[in-house]
Amino acid sequence: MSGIRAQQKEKTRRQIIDAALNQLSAEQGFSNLSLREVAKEAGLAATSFYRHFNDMNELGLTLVDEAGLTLRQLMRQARQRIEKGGSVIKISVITFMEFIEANGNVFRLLLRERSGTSAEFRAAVNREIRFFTMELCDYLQSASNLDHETCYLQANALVIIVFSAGAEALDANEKERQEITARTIKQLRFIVRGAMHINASPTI
Amino acid sequence: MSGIRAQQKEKTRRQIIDAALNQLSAEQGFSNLSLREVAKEAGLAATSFYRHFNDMNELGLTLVDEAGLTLRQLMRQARQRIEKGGSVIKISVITFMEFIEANGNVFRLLLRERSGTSAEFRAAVNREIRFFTMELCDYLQSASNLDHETCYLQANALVIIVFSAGAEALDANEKERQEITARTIKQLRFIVRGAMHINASPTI
DNA sequence: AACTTCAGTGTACACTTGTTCGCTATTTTA
DNA sequence: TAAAATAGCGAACAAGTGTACACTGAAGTT
Repeated sequence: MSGIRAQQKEKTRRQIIDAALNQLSAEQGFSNLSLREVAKEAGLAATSFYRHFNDMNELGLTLVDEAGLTLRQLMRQARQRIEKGGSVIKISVITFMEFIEANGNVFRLLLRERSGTSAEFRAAVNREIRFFTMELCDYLQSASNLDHETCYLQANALVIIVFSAGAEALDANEKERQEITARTIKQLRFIVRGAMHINASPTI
Repeated sequence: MSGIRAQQKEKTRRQIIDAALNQLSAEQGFSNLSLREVAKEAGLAATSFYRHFNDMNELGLTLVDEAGLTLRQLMRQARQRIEKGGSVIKISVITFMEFIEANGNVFRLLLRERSGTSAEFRAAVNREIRFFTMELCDYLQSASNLDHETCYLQANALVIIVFSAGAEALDANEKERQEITARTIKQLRFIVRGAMHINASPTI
């Protein structure tokens, strides 16, 4: 039942996905991707594409899913490092920056499609980011004695700042990247400290 | 010397710009804009476009400039309101949200091209956002006794959070928009409070 | 062994894209 | 008033797009 046929199909499906990811770059976003070009790089005739995806749209959503998966791997890796001790914020940011460096195109995809022209894509990306935020929220709630809402707002703000730093890091060289990292760590500390002191003098 | 000819040329140039802005939407970004379509909406033959812009690229950069201009108007408006008294953060966020509602397409342009496929566009958008941040930084520095770096990091973080909220608001209805506004105000307060307390216990 | 399923192929079609090239009509300049 | 400059036009072109269709050969089924 393994099916030599199903096996082969899965394989070329991956080839399509990989070809697409490979053609994403700083200069080329998903919307500029051409079915023909992707098929060609996957070693397929253009028309064979349809045996695997109904649509470029469908491929795109698959890519977003892949990206979300990679994002969750990132979180796991960060958690492992954190357990070994050290500044949580620092470790998290550094891990994230490593992710950007290794998976630039994947991150670019998320970043772009979050504000892209397809409502479906936007929703898909936001879903992935929400997962990311929720996990962080849970962590914050277990590590502090703040209420849920405060933790969520905090987690949300932290994620936004880190993603934005990641976006900037995409265009940066090694030295600039280190500056961004240092800057971001400080900014995250603002948020963490601010969330702790939130009960004092509410009228700013 | 006024030149009936130069006058007319300026007029149709504006028509092109307006047509382009008008064709931007949630579903259509600048990169999907077609020279022919823009020219048609401006009431021109496709080829006449070249009398005003060398390129779609050139038009795009002009649009980004326009957007930056609108952004600066927004700041002025917010400052005026703040002078009349009230919570600075609250007024700023509300003003920004009104801007989003009135200039959705302009904001979308900035948002998208910030992570778009053209390095030139990305740079142009980041320049506009940097202006925005610097102005806020100056304000913070004059209104507090924090050092320059802290003020800049704070301003930068505030802008990122507000822009991100704006992005979310683009897809939201009235009720959701109010929730986003309330949430954002709280998050900005985290940052402001955190920047004030930054000297205490640096190892988080 | 005969029959069915289906991943992959190549051709073809209808469209849209940006851009070039002469041309006209009108304003500007000399 | 004659000459030069130029905004706008329509036709045409080459290139690229997604997709429909009929076909082939190998894998799966009975």
